[in-house]
Amino acid sequence: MSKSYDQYCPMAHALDLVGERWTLLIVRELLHGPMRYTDLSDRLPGIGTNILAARLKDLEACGIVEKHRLPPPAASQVYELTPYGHELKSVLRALAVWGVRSLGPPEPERLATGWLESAVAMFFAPGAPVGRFVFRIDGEVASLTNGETLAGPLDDPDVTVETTATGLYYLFFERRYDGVEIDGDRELFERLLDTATAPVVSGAVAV
Amino acid sequence: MSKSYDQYCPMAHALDLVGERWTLLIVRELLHGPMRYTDLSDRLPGIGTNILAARLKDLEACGIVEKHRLPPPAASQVYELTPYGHELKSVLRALAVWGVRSLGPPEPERLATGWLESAVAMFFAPGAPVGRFVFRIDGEVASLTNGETLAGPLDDPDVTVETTATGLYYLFFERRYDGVEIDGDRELFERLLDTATAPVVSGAVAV
DNA sequence: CCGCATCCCCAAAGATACTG
DNA sequence: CAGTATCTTTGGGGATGCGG
Repeated sequence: MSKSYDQYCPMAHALDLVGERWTLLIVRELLHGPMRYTDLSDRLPGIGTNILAARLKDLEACGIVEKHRLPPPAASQVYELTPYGHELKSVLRALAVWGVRSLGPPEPERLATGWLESAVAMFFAPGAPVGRFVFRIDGEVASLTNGETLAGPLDDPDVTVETTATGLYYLFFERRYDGVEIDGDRELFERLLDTATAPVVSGAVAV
Repeated sequence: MSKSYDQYCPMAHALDLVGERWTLLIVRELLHGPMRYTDLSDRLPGIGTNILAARLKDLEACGIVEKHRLPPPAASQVYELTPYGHELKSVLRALAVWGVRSLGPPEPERLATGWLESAVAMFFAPGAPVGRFVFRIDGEVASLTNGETLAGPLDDPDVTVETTATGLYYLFFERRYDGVEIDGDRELFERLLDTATAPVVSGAVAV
């Protein structure tokens, strides 16, 4: 654990817990679900094995992650977010919404597997209208229904969107439908896009 | 600038920009308004002068902060957030809301001056009901109206809350009014408390 | 193989002194 | 006041080793 900022401040305290290098990216991965040590190592290119071990130990010590060993058939152990750890999703979402605006168009070769599920969860899920959505982007598939994000497809979708990562980028930022194929209820999808690109409202809604 | 995570991912990119030690705390301070180098240094106990200079240079380079020299009478220069930098408020708010739950009751001697304004902006301002609120906590004063936070008092308040930092803590987390003095429209204040302690809704509102 | 612990090296942080 | 220069200390990156 690195040195504390030693301030009585919720932000400084939060950064004491998750502000070190790699920590929030580990949490980002674990938002996909429980994962083994080696899976994490594979999905975080560049992280040293010692760093990963140290971060997991810290995260466990402060109640963000739990280590479980799976029952006998599979003798491996997995890391899993606690409920408190899972709530870091709001932090990661805020970071994603802020960061995406200076990120520029995608370079497909730098996209990690599973990126689409994150993208849907971060940008489309919050405030999504009721409906069943399937995204097929550059070989990845993810779905959204009831504000829940799933890796993989979904039965009886209301809308299916198929395009490339680049197509999705320009759709999102400029509403350009070049190279984007929408199957099903296009108007419903437009409403989804409206909520996704609306300015973020943090906090509760005014009464 | 430290090493990039080198992933095409909005979160990783955001952390490339503001993920280094001290960076988000500098932004937190600048949310109070433009500030001189020495002010920042004073308000961030423990930061080295070289680190502060380096961070400010990085933040300037990536369009989060701008350096201005004030017009002749005052020959000093100030650092100021750009609009893009100001939007990091949503990230800091998410961190604050997450972090406060594991922070514990306040230790008054570790509170930095200006903390109350941040606290009001982060916890009370989002979604606040219409009204004029004044907070007087442990010698600090801050106000809230139209969702705008101000350092200092306000004319014609609807409600004035006076207590200690500890009193505010237990009021917030346990609705305990011990040692809390409410002047004015108490019911309005209760509504403010309701919105402040409601679970955070990130993203736009469901249609 | 999986899950780390150890070691080495370098880059970044911390502390302090000093300067335009 | 607003930093730069310098030195020491700490932490990260990468390779390797090793028990289960």
